[in-house]
Amino acid sequence: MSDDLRDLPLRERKKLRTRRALAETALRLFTERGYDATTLDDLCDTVEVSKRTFFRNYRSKEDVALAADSDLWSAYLDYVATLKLDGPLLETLRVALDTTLGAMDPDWDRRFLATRALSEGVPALQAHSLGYCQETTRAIVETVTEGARTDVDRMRLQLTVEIFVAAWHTASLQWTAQGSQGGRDTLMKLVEETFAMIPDALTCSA
Amino acid sequence: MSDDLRDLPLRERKKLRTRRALAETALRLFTERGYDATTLDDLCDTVEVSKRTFFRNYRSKEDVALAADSDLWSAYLDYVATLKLDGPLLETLRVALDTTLGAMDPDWDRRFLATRALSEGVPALQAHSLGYCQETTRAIVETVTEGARTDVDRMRLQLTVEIFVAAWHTASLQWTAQGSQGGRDTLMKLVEETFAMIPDALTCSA
DNA sequence: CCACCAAGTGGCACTAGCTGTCAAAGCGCA
DNA sequence: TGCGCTTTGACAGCTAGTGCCACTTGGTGG
Repeated sequence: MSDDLRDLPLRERKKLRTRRALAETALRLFTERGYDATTLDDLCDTVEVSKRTFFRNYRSKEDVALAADSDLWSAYLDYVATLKLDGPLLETLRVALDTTLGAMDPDWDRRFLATRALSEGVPALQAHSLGYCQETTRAIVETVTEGARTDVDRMRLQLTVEIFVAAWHTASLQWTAQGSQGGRDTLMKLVEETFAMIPDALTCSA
Repeated sequence: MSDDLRDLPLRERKKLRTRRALAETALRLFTERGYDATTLDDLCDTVEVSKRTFFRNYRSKEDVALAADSDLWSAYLDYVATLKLDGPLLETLRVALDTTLGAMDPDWDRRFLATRALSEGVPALQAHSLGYCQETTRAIVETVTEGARTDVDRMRLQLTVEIFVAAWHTASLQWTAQGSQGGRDTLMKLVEETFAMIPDALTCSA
């Protein structure tokens, strides 16, 4: 995750620097001027690269705005792929999320926070962000259901992963609603609390 | 929902006919030729309206493809708004979904089925569809949480609604994976089964 | 040190989704 | 029939995103 190191070929270093400059500047411009009001031409002018180069680094305008999201989920997926996955699944997934959150780059907090605030107000970003989750969900289900024999098994596993995502959504939404105070530690605490709240949520009344 | 009637002013009738022709033709063209391969110009040529008129009826290309989704959720939201919501929330939401599904237009099955199949293969549609769900979620939470006093209450309600959505996703995905055989009845049965499966999903192992 | 190869970049032209504007056409009503 | 309001079409314009090709630059072997 934090491969900041300079023991890469010069070319790769340069490319990585461009990638980061794009994500960083995009987040700044989008926050300052608004997402829709900022064109990719603006961004490319600021970073001093061609639009063509932008699209070699990110698939879309939404993509660069949600780079922090993408970082989290790809790290999570990598980590989950290394696990045994033999105990209670929901608990395993929760612990894995905790571990991944704890292992993210120190700078990741700030980027993720800004990203959440942004996508809160831009429907296109929200939808795209949900798309990431969905993709991750699908990937997790795929790695997990290899041993599942029946459709019922597959459905239950799918449902478990979906509930995991539901808890994550709730926690991160609450975090954003609180102004993201306390940073990552608060987020991790909220995640834990939310998972603990699940049994209650099944039976609670309005 | 099924306001097919001809006791509307002539103008409204014409407009409604255009709306339906657009949605219907879009679904057909997208299915036959592929979503990306079909341009809005193609669609507008076929329906014989200007592109400007298209955008007066639908907000985007994704919008017209997901008209059936939109129909379901707006009907659901309308119905939920009429309820008391004093019993166990998750169960209430489930029953409301059952009622709404049962009350949809007879033709809705076919359109929804085609829509699901489409969005299965087009990431942009999937993301947009998730966006609808999210919007609906937000609306439900808003109507429900008016009486909630504490943040914990709000979080629990949010979580309940998110779990509702999780179950719906699982059920409809399974329905699509089965080729949507049996139509709406099968879908409704799957929804019921999925909700019954929730307690199991919390503790199951991989 | 130079020459060569491949990776990466920039510039250009082009498609397609989407919006603002305004004049023309069509419906509703007296 | 004629007036007013709503809806439509045509056009111009903006921005996201892609294909193409020439050019630069880092890596590598002679």
